Amino acid sequence: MTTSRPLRADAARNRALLLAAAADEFAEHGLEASVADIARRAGIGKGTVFRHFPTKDDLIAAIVLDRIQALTAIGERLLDSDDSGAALLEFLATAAHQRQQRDLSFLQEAGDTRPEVGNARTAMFQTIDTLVDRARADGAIRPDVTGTDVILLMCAPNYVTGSVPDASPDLWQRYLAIIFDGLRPEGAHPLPQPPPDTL
Amino acid sequence: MTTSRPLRADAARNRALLLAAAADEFAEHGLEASVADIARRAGIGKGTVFRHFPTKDDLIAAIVLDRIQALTAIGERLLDSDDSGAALLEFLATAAHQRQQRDLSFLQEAGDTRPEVGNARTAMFQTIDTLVDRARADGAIRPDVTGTDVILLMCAPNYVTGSVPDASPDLWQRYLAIIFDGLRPEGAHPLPQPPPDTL
DNA sequence: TAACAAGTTGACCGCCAGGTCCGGTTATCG
DNA sequence: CGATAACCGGACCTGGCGGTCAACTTGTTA
Repeated sequence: MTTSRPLRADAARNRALLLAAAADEFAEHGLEASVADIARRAGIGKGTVFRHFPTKDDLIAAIVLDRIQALTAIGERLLDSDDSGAALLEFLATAAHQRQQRDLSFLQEAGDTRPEVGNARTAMFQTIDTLVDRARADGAIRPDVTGTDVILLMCAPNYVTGSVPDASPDLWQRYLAIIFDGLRPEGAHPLPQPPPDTL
Repeated sequence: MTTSRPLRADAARNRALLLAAAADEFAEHGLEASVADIARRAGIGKGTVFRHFPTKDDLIAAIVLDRIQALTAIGERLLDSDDSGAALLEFLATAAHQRQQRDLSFLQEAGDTRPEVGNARTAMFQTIDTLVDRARADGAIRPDVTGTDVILLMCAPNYVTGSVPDASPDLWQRYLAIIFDGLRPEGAHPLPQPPPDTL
C-alpha cells in the first residue's frame, strides 16, 4: 500500500468525476458502456481515463472494489444487530438498492483475475456467511439454506426488475420480499438439490 | 403467412444445422456469440447465415420465437392438469430447464421490435396469467402475487445459477424450489410494493 | 515568478464483429 | 441430360471499440 506522491488537485477532481460518471454509465448501460461515453459524461478526454486506469477492466475493478467494500462494511455493522433475521434482510435490501438500474452483477463476473477484488470478494462472502449462520441459528431462516445460497440469490431482485421498462425504483423490494419469504422456515418444502460447494 | 416456394433440399438442411448450432452457441456464450463462430460450428459459410437471416437479430428472433412457442404449448397443455399448483411449478421447471446454461433471457430483451415475437410473447404471457390465476384460485400460491410476478421471476433460477463455475446442471432446481416456496401461501408476509402493470 | 514535472487531450492505430457481394456450385425440372 | 435459378462461401468492407502517443497545458514548488 505505497501511497507514492499525492495526486495533483485537478487530477484528483478529474478522477472523482471519472469514477462518478463511470458508475452512472455502467448503471445505465451495463459493463459494455464505452470508455468514450464515460469520458464524455465526465467532461474529460478519453486519454485521461487511461491515465488513471490503464485498462477498462481496471476502471471496472475500482468501482466493483468500492461497492464490495461498502457492502462488506454494512454487513459487518449489521452483525451487531439484535434481530439476526432482520439484519440479513436489511443487508440484502442494501445490496439490491446499492447497484441501481441495470445489472452490474459485481459478485462473480467482473474484475476477476485481480487479486484485490478477489480478496475483497472473499471477505464479503465470509461476512455474509456469518450473517446467514446467525439467522439460521436463530431460526429466522430455514435450516437447509447456506450462505452460498444467499450470495447467489442476492442479485436476483435487481435482475428480475431490470427488464421492466417503467418500473418504480423500489420495485425490487417486492421481489426481495418474495424471495426472502422463500428463505423463511415456515412452510419450507425440502430442496431437491444440494447447494454448490465452490464459487 | 405466405410460404412462397419450398426450400431447396440442401438449403433446408443447412438451415436446420444453422439453427441448432446457433442455439448451442448462444446457450454456451450468450447472445454475444459471433456469427462466424456459429457458422463454423454449423459447418457452413458465414454468407449462408446471412442468406437465411438478413441480420443477427433475425437469427436470434427465430430461436427466441421457437422457444416462446414451445413454452406456450407446454403451458397450454398444463392447463388441463388437475393440480394447478403442481402445473405451475412444472411450467416454471420446464422454462428454467429449456434454456440451459447461460442467460438467453428471451422474455423481454431479445427480438423486440419484431412484431411476431411480440405477439408470441403476449400469447405466452396470457397463458402464464391463466396458469397463475388457477393456482391462486386453488390456494396453491399466495393471493397477492400476479402473473406478471411469475413472469419476472421465472428467469431467476437460471440467472442465479449461471455464475457458478462448476455447477451441477440441475442446480437451478434448488433455487426454483426456494423461490416457489416464496410464492406459497403458507408463511407469506405482506409485500411492500405493488406489482408492475406494464411489461 | 520561473521552470519543471504532472496532467490533459484528441488524433491515431489495430482489432474484431456484423454485414455485403460476386464467382463458383448444385439441386431441380423439363 | 442440360439449362437454369437457387444456393453456397469466403474475401472484403465498415464502424465502433479499447488502447497509444506526442504535443500542449497547468498545478506546484523553490
